[in-house]
Amino acid sequence: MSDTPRRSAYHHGDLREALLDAAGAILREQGPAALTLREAARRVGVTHRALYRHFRDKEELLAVMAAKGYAELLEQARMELAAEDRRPEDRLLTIARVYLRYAVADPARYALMSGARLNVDGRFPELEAQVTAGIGLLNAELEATAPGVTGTALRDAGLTLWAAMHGVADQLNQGRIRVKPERLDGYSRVLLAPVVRGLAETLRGG
Amino acid sequence: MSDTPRRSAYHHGDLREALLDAAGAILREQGPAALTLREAARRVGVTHRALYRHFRDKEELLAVMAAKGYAELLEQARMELAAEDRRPEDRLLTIARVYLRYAVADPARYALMSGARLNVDGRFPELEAQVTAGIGLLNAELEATAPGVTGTALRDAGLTLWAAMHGVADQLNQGRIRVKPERLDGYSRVLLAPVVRGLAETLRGG
DNA sequence: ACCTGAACACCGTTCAAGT
DNA sequence: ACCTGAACACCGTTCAAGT
Repeated sequence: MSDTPRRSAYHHGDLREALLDAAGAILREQGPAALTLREAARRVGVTHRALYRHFRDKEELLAVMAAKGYAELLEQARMELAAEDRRPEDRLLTIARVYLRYAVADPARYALMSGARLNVDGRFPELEAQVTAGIGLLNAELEATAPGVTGTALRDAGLTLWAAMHGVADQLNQGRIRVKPERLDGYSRVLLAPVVRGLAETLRGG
Repeated sequence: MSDTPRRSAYHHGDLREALLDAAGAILREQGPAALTLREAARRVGVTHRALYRHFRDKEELLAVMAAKGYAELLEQARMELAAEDRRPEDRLLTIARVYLRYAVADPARYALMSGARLNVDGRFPELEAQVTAGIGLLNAELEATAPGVTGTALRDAGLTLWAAMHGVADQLNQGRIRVKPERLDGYSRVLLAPVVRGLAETLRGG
């Protein structure tokens, strides 16, 4: 009932987390244009200046959010892959399913993660590390479709598959592909199975 | 030598074009963050308020720029397709080559075109019309790879191919794929040929 | 018809200070 | 150590006016 901001809650080092949560909520609820440092600070009941104690500038806040997003996405992919254990092609489509669900669940967050490079000049190595881990996961699963492929061919195939997943994600989030949530998984499969097929055949030396 | 803005030049209805050119130059030279209405007005030597005579707001300026971009891209694709006349699969890869060259030539412009949906609520039908024309071109060429395919299967394949091209474009522009300009065409082909292959095979009912 | 000037409500960021 | 207040240089947009 009180409308005084509860400042005392953030004296134990959790202001940083509170700010990240608030920023994430703004992004989800109101979109990227509404995500300002001042609004995030307002939400946790703190002066906008307090933020600079925990983040160097706005870009650093965004980079940390993006890195957390990639970590979450990777964890979900690993869990799904551990739960299922099928043909290599199906495992790739499992990754695609997790990826697209994640992208659609929070479009603005996905746009932040995949958008204009935040890591210019290697400023945020922890963000780049998450992306690299994601590429690694994808390539490992790709290799299983064609054991023994060379490094370059594998990397190229990984880039293509990632590009296709990203492209479909963007089309979904821009409303150019319209799918009911319960049909998303099936439709992802329809769109991406031909890509997986073409890649696997090419890798196996067609 | 004079430092007075030449106002008199824009009394014949070309201020609108001058503003679009200036905005495009800012985007190309300094990136999206630098593209403000005030800066565009400064470049053509006019008060920032003059802009509102020609564009309703910033979003409309951006939408017009994006629509012009799509028109240009489409024209280039049509010219290249007219010049070459080969197997259907190669014609699709020609589209991909034109698309990626265009995206890489001006990354910020491409980001504007492919980025957050400007056409919310059908506000800019001319922009949507360009996109639709692009999809039409792609689908027409796709159909040639598998004559007689049904509408849905064709549309899905078109979405997948477009998604893959867009994804590769983003990876290139974010520096995750590093290619020398003279190698871009060849590398586009390496990345996208497997996709075209998988799509063609799937369309032909594999 | 087309452009300008002054003002408003916002930003991110810096400086100097409070506890 | 952590947060605040006041200020600066920017935005996009609106209102009322100039020619």
